[in-house]
Amino acid sequence: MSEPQAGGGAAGGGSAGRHGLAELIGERRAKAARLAEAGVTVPYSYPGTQPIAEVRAACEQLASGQETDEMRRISGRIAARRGAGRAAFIDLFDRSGSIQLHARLDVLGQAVFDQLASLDLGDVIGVDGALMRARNAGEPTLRVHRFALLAKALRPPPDKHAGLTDVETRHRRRELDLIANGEVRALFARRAKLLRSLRESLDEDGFIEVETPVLQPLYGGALARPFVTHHNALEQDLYLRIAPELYLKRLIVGGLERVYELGKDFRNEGTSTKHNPEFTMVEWYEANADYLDEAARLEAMLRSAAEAVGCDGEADFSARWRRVSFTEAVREATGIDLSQLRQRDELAEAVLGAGLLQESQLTGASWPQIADELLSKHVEPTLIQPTFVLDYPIELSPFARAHRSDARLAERWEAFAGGMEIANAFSELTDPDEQRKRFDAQRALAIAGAAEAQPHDELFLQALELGMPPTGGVGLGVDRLMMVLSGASSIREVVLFPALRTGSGDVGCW
RNA sequence: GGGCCGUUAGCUCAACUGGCAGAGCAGGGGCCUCUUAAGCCCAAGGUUGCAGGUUCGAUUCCUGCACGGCCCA
Repeated sequence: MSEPQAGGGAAGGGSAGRHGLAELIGERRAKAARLAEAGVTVPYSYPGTQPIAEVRAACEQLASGQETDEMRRISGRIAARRGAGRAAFIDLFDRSGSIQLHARLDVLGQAVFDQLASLDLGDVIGVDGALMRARNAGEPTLRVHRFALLAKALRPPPDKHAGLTDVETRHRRRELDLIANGEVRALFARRAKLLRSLRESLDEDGFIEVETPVLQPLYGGALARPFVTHHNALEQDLYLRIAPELYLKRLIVGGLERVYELGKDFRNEGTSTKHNPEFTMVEWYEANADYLDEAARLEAMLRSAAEAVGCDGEADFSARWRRVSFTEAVREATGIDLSQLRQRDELAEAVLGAGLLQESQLTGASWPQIADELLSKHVEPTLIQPTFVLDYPIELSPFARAHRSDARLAERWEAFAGGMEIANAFSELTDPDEQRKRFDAQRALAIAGAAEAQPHDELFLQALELGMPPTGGVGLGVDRLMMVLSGASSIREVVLFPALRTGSGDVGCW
């Protein structure tokens, strides 16, 4: 039994039956060897390159057919090649764009021309060349005078025209996706701009960026199941955080006044087009502010963010957001008046009678859970334009302060756009005695079998007992926001390496 | 967890009701000094996701499995 499976796996299996690919790789290795024999070696650095888009713009200043001796240096990957006897055209792209190269025998000499002509699609090269525009269509072009091999591609790139479309391969092998699909490169550049815009908004308003533990002895701050891991030296289990909330509030107690953290949270749940088990959140907490102050702040932040990165989706972040109460939102969408149906059973009966939820969705569900289910099933998908839904049932909000005018409600809003929840905020609960009661209530839920209940956090309670000023806090889902801004229909399109089940080892044949 | 759909050459896709598995691109050999999804000629490239079953014969029909997509829970 200890003997490894003979022959079955890695050694023979991967290449057997793939003679097509093996031949392609063989050809490329042979060409690499020929270049090496000719003295073409990969340099350790290649200084002085310019973004291709800039060089292209410089070419566009020229007249069609005009040639110059103005030299520029670029580097990039070969996307296409068109031979024409003793001349050739090569399309080269970098992150900024693409440009056509013109290789000519009379400029390069036979040896270098042959080397250039032997390059494959996918090879990375650097070029010193002169600005020009082609004669017939005026295509911006760099006339090659020298080139350097920066990387030989031993494997063929995806199809130059059709690209790479298989969703699974695109996500498992994101580097191929980035090589083949320029719009994917652009999307992740936009995502970087979004992160920068969010940080800038908070920095400008006096927030400081902090980092709190990802590995936590106790998880909290959200209703979710955690990932568990183990610290060997401490001989202790640790959790990957589901939210940084409780640590950030301790920093408010400590007097940092305005703090934010931008990073990953981890929730041990199923995946979907809207859920990745690790996701990027920005959370901020602000002393002496309430949830309405935070609504105004989010609205302004996302107006700036949408300006900075553009918005392809349907949502319009330049207009003032709609604000609607939880009760009113549910009444509009379903006709159910939560303020009249205060008993769990009468609500369940009304919901069932109207065919809004199925019986299986109601069994074991409390009044607030039914109300929440109505919101997520019947309201959330309709909220395409940015909307604040305010004043949630307090039972759903163990860290939110009770509403100043209705004790059954919490001062909490959730922000929706593109038919999804993108943010969640409270007037934070700062009263340690009340917080202790909320933990006790959560403990009762946990005993009753709720896997997502909040564990009791004594250190957090002791922090509150030191005195915490009124505080507004917000958590904003960056991946979801990026989906809305880019019009993406799946979170996997806006996460570079989304979580996928491990494949058999040769998925995608690459 | 359930339902539906998908998986064919390196990439993108065909293959009618079960009857020799094809094309474009890429790669190989030629021709071409303004092409741009370059063009023309020639040759090559396959364990049809995996494992079974039905059949004279399976890419096609059936069962199971793997992975993915969409919808539902």
